[in-house]
Amino acid sequence: MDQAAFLESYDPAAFARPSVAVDLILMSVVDDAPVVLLTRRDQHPFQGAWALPGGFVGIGESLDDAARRVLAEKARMADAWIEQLYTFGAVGRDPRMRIISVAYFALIPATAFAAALRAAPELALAELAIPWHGELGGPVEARLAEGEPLALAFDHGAMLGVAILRLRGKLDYSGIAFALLPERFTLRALQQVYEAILDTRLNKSAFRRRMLDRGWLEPTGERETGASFRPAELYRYRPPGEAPR
Amino acid sequence: MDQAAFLESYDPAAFARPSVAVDLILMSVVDDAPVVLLTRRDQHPFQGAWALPGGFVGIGESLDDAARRVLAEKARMADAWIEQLYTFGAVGRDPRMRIISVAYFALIPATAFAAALRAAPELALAELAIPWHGELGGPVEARLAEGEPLALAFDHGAMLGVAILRLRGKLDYSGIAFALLPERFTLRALQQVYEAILDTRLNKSAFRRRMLDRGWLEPTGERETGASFRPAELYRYRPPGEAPR
DNA sequence: TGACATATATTCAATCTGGACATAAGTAAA
DNA sequence: TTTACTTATGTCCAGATTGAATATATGTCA
Repeated sequence: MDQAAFLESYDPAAFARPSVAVDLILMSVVDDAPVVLLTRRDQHPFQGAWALPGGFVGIGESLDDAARRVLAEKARMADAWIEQLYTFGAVGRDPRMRIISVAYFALIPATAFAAALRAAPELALAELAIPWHGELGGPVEARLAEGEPLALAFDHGAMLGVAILRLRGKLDYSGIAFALLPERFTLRALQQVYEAILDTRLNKSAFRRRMLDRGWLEPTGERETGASFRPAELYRYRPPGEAPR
Repeated sequence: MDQAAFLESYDPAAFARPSVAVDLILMSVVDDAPVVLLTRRDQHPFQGAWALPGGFVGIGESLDDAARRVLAEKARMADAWIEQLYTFGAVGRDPRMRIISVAYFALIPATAFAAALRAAPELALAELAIPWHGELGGPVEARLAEGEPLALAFDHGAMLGVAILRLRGKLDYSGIAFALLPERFTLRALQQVYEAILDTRLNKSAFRRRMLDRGWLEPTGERETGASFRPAELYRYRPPGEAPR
């Protein structure tokens, strides 16, 4: 029997199957720092530790649908920029049983993030501390308001690391930064998102030049209010393909 | 019962679970074109169509281990640059049952690729035709030696698209190109790999300058043989962190 | 020995980037 | 009302990077 025939006759129902879950990295940038929403576990394993919100994937539900369902159930949010990150499948990652988890991130503007935090009291905001630079990679720590690092359940620290890596990698050539900003924003706010995610300071005039030359930004003609200094122009994101007005 | 408590009491064993598989994109660059290895299906569904080699993930086997096992079983190869790509989980992607598939790619130098092709007669070499430019994305076609596009089984055309996208995205800032070259290679060979993957012509002097300035290449002092023109220096890849001799 | 093809080095102009500077336009304090 | 302060916005320039042309080097082959 050759391999193709073997594969055909192989009945996966006869073998034990892993469970499949999705875990959601609900991420935003608040006060110049990347933040995520976590829940505290009140049962073993990892009792008392902090975990990403997640859920099992239904047998008739796609992975993307499962991620959106968790977003709606856990963060009470109808929509967000959602993107599949990576699938974690080490054998012992959950001590109870074999669970393969597909990590997604959901990028949320700071205003919507605060609303989710009010609507879902079991969620806590944690600031991320990234102990490496650039695209080196590795696990990431989370802390509540400048306190000690939180204990993270399962491999969720590694999931956060992959999320930061992906974010840094895609930041400059995709529209990902705009998913973290309100519909209208200043160039300063955009630069602050870049600096929070990359954890570096950027040259101001080179940044504006590059952003404006790129052609993704449409000036609205309006200006910010409330600042005690010269108010800046508000811009809107126009994705690459869309025609100018 | 709050959500955390619900999650704890939820018994996934009581619910139907999907099967989990890995599919392998065995990729190389041969004669200035990206190529993959495919198998012809002799059973329904997609009888007669071409599929990526794959296999189910064992209950006690990590995803990476499953990918390496498929590499050994299907391509008879002990090692290769292996990287997880994306997880495909649409409900109807396999008409027989719910199968979630984790796609991996394995990058293989052209010489080892030819050896795998000889050792595994059920595999066929297919050239990729990418009907989009840059990082636009979308499905990709495969063809045998300049013929008509092959019918691809399941969502394997989309998997190939994701592989090309990832390859293009990581090409210039990671050492991924060197996984497609033998241990010693000329700058011309390196540029040909770049041009095949990106599907563009690159400026020759700018390319050499950039590659040499990067500091990843170590001249071996040897030169290529067999060319009917001035032989070029052979270089070796020295990954970023490693000290110079 | 000379034609040929590519390697390698050098040079120059165009473009991009980092950074300094000047002026503009708000609020808040004097 | 005036002045101090802070950030926005536009201009300019020097240094770095990139694209492209050119000259010379070095192998094979007719």
